[in-house]
Amino acid sequence: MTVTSARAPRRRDALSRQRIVEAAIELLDADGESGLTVRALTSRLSTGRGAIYHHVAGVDDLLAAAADDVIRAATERTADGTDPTTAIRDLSLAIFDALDAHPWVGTQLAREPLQPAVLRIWKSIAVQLQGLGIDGSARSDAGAALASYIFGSAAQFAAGARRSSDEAKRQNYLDALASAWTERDDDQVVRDAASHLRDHDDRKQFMAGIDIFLKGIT
Amino acid sequence: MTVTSARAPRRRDALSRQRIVEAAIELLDADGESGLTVRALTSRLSTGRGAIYHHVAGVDDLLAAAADDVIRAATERTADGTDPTTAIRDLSLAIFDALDAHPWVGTQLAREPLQPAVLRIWKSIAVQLQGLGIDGSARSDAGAALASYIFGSAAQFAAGARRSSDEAKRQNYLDALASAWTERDDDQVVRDAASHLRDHDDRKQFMAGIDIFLKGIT
DNA sequence: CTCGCGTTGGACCGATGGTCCAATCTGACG
DNA sequence: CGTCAGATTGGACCATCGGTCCAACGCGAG
Repeated sequence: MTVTSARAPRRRDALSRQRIVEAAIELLDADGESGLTVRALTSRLSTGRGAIYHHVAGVDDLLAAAADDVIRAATERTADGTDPTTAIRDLSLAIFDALDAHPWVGTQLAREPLQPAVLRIWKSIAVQLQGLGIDGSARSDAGAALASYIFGSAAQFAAGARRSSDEAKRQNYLDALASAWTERDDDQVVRDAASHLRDHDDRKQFMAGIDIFLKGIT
Repeated sequence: MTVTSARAPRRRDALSRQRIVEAAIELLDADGESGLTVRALTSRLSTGRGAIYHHVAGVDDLLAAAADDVIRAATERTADGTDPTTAIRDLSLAIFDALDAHPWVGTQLAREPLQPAVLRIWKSIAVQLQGLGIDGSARSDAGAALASYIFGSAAQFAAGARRSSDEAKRQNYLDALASAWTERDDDQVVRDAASHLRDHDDRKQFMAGIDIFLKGIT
């Protein structure tokens, strides 16, 4: 038997799925994936756990919804009217920047193909490929390839961005990565790759990949 | 105060990092990522938690080591002597098959660029690109692109393979995915993609992507 | 005014990863 | 052959997590 004395008064500003998703994004941006816990949410929204589960299926659902929010914002920015190739490059850049600002999205995208954020990216790409006159299974192959490339890059860059709040830390991270690699395998090829790692630019490299792809489908 | 009565006798067959990694792979293959818990390991190896932490830094370390084990086996199979293009295709296929057999590796690869398995893949690609006469930053761009594509595909296909122990389940999954997509966004482009989803072949699609990249590189 | 039902708060449960330390064994050395 | 220090092992312990459950609450329809 539990004696509940003086229960806290009911909140006046109604909870909603959207409010919860926004709070989740703030938590994720602040502390990364591990920062999103139902407990942290209850504290930030000053409510109880039941209230949250009433609006949201669980943590996985919430992560997917948060990622979708970010990706929606990124893909909506794309201007139409431009030619498909530039549109694809713009779209890719917009996604890259969104992932750079919210590193946890990268990891999340690579985890579950059923989620809305993935569909959103898929569709934006497919529309442009259609504009390029690519159809049938060629379109689905090209779309899948481009999407996979974006997801893979996302996950890799995310790990870097997570650690690079400022430029000095970023350099430290790249140096550590480079020496970890050469230390583990001191091959000429590895040393070569490591040396390029030190002064490489994620954004440029990402776009170089997009261009390779675009060249491959035309 | 703890009264320890009749402690279990010490094991005769020594524990080792390798033995633990092997047990971890078995657990992962059987129950997926969530199946790998320190407790499950202690039970399977009939030991205590301390013994495991003595050989292994933690669950993350173990996951990375397990993935490296699988990737090592896959990349070692690659025959040399063939021309770089076929070598890249062979290598990609070997990795794909390994991921198909151990779906959890796909998710793991997309999570952390410092891990040995990633370096291994990177290096195998870089060696072949060198053979193609690609050097300098072009090589690092191409290598990064190809590796990212592989990681992204890995994660996406992994989610499918996880659910497709047999062909019927696999079809169910694809159907569910297709209708989830069209239900959420009934656009012509989406319907089109969904229809190709139903009878698509992961392996073929993956190789189609590799070929697009190869074409873009040369 | 009242009363049903959509909300809400929080106690509770089982499980996890990691730490810690005492008990145990092994092999080197006297 | 004895002994003892260091490597190895077992498991109690802790904080924390996701998810379930239910009693209390109050808004709005009647």
